[in-house]
Amino acid sequence: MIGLGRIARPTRSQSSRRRTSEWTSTANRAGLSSPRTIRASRTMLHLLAQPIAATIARHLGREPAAVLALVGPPAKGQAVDLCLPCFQLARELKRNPKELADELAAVVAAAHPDAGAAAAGPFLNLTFAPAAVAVVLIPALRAEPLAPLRSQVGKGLTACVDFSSPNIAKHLAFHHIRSTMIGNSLSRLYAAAGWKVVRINFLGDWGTAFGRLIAGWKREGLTLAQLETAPDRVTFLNALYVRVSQAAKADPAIEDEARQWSKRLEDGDSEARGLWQIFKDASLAEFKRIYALLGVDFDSWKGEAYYEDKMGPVLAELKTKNLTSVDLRTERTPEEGPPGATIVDLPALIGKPFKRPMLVQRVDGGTLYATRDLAAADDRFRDFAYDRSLYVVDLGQSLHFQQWFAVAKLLGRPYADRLRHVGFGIVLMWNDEAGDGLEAGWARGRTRGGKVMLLREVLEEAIDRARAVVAEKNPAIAGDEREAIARAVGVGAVVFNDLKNGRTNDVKFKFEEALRFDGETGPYLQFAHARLASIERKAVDHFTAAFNAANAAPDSEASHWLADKAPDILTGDLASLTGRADPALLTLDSEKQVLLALAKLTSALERAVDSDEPSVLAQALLALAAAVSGWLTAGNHDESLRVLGPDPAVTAARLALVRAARASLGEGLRLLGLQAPERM
RNA sequence: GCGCUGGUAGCUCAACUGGAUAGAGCGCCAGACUUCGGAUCUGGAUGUUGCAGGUUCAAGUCCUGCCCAGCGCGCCA
Repeated sequence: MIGLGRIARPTRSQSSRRRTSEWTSTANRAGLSSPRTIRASRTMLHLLAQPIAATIARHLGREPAAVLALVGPPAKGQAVDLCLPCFQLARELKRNPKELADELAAVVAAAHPDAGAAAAGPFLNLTFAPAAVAVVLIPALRAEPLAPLRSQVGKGLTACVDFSSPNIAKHLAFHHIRSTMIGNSLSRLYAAAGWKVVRINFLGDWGTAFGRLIAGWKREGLTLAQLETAPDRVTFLNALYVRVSQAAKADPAIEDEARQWSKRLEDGDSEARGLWQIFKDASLAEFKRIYALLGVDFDSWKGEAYYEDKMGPVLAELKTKNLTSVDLRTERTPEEGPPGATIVDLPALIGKPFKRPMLVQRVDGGTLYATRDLAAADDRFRDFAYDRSLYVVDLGQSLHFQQWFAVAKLLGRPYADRLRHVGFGIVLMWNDEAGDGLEAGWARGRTRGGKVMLLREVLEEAIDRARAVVAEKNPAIAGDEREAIARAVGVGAVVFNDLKNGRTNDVKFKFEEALRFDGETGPYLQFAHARLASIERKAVDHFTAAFNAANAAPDSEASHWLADKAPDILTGDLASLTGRADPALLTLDSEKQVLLALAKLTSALERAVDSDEPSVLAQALLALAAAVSGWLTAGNHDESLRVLGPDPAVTAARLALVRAARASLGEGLRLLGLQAPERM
C-alpha cells in the first residue's frame, strides 16, 4: 500500500457509520455554545412571523423575541404555513393550551386578516394569503436576491477545513468523492454564512512507500521521459509499486534497498528528494484535473511531508509536561531494541472513555499520524487563528480524532475545543453475484470483478450518459456548449447523489441510481433552474410583443401599464421592469409555496453549517425545486397560470419571483458544488 | 470482551433536535389542451418506525433492557 494520508487502504479509509463519541460531542458542544459562534439570525421566515409574534407578545405581555422563537414551520403533512404550538406559553401562563390557542387565533385574526390565523387544538396555525407573503418577501428578495442563502452568523470567524487529502502515487478512487465534496460544500456553506474559510488538502505525500518506489525506479532504470510519455502517470507509478512489492517478497535485498532509500529520503538526500518530487508532481497533475472537473480548489496543499521535520517541538513539549511514557508491556528482547513505543497514556491521564493510549512515537523513533496532526493543528492555528477546524475524514477514524483532540486539551491548547471531526459513512458497491469470498449484496470498495472503482471512471461514465440525454432532449445545443452541459449535469448527478443524504449514512452506490437524472437528483434541481432561466430569456420578447399589440389596441388596462413601462421594455431592462412590479399580484397558492420554500433556505443554511451537514441544504433545495416545478408545470395546462401570460402587470410580478427563485436555486447548487447551467 | 454507530413503505432515504394524520424519490397503477422546457406535474396503493418496558399533555426522536447488522480497539494512515 502506497502512501500515508487521511485516506489509506480501502479497509481503513472507510468504516461503517459512526457518530463522534460522547466525549468528542461534549467538546464540540462546548465549542458550539461558545458566545463567539452563536448569533441570532433574522431569517426571511421571521420577516413573515414577526408582526404576528409582536401582536401576540403585546396581548400576553411578553417579549416579542420569545414568542417569535416559538413560531416555526408546521409538522409535515399540515397544510399551513407557520405554526405556534401553545404548550410552552400555556405552561408559563398557567393556562390551558387549547383555550390559549383559541384566544390567540381571535386576536391575530382581528389584527392580521391576511394571516389566516386558526386554532387547531393546542396549535395556532397561520395560512397566509399568497399576496400577503409576496408583499413582505418580494421586496426583500429584490433588494438582495441571494439573501435567502446569506447569513452573518460567522462574521469575524475563521474556519479551517481539512478535506480530500489523497495519497500520492495512487489514483483517486471513487470513495474519495465523499471527503472531497462534503469538504468542498462545507467550505462554501461556511463562507456563505459569513465565515472566513481556509481550505486545506493534507496530502499523503510521505512514508516508506516512497522508498520502495524509488528502489524500484532505480532498479528498473526508469527515466523521467518514460514517466512523462506514459498514457497515465499515476497508473505508471502504481504499477511500478506493485511490481516492486511483489519482487520484494521473493528477494529480501529489494526490501533492504527500499529501506535505504526511505532513510535517504528522510535525510534529505538530493537524488531521493528529486525523485520524490517527480512522483508528487505527476500525481498532483492528475489530482488537479479531477479537482477542476469537480470545481474544487484549495488554499493550502501542505501535506505530511511538510510536517515531517516539524514534530520535534510537540514531542518535546509532551515530554516536558510529563504526558508521555514509554510503554513497557510489549515483550521485546534487548536485541530488538528499546522496550516500547512512546505513548500518551490516556486511560491514566483522563480515564472515562479512553481504554487505550495514543501512540506518538514508534520504537525506532519515527513519528505517527497523531503526532503529525498535532503539529499541523499548531501550525494552522499560528497561521490562521481559527475559531473552528474541521477534519472531513471517514467515521472509521473517529478514535484517532478523539484521542488527539484530547491530547490537544491536555497540552492546554486554546483551540482544543474548536476541533471537529466531520465524519462520514463509507461507499458500498452493489454486487449481483457472490464471488471472491464475498456474498452478493452491498460490500465496500470494489465491484465488477473486484476492481476498485476510480472516481475518474465514474465521472466519465456520468458525463457520457448526460451527453446522450442532452443530445436527445435538446438537439439544438451542440458543440462546446453541449459538452459543458454534459459535464455539469453528469458530474452534478454524481455529486448530488453523494450529498443529498445525511453524511454519516453509508452511501449505497449503484451506477444506475447515482446517474439517474429524474426524481430527487442534481439534474432535477438543474432542470428547474434551466426552466426559470428559459422563461427569463423569453421575457423581453414577450413584453415587446405585448407592447406592440397594445399600440394596436391602446385603450385596454394592459396598454396603460405597458405604456408606463415603455422605457424598460424598449431597452429590455428586466431588472427595472420586475423591480416596479406589484407583488400583491402574486395570488396563486403555487407562488406562495415557492416563496415559502425560498424563505426557509436561510435556516437551512445555518443548520447546515451548525451541524456540518450539506444534506440539510440539499433537502431544502429539493423542496424549492419541487415548488418551482409544480408552479411552472401548471402553466402547461392553463395559459392564465403562465409567467409569460396575458396580463403584463401579473407577468412582471411573476417574473420577479422567477428571478428570485433562479438566483437562490443557482446559488444553492453552487454551495453544494454543482453547476447551474442556463440551458440543458 | 470493551466501545461506537445504525435498524423508518418492496428499494434508497427524510422527518428543522419532544409536537398534530410518520413524509419524499424510485418501482407499481391511473391520469395531464406537444408544454412560458414533459429531465415535469396530478392522483392512487404500500407502515405495529427491530422488540419490550419507562419518562409526559405529547416519543421515530429522551431513558433502561434485549435482538439484529456494521465498524473500531498498539507502533499504517
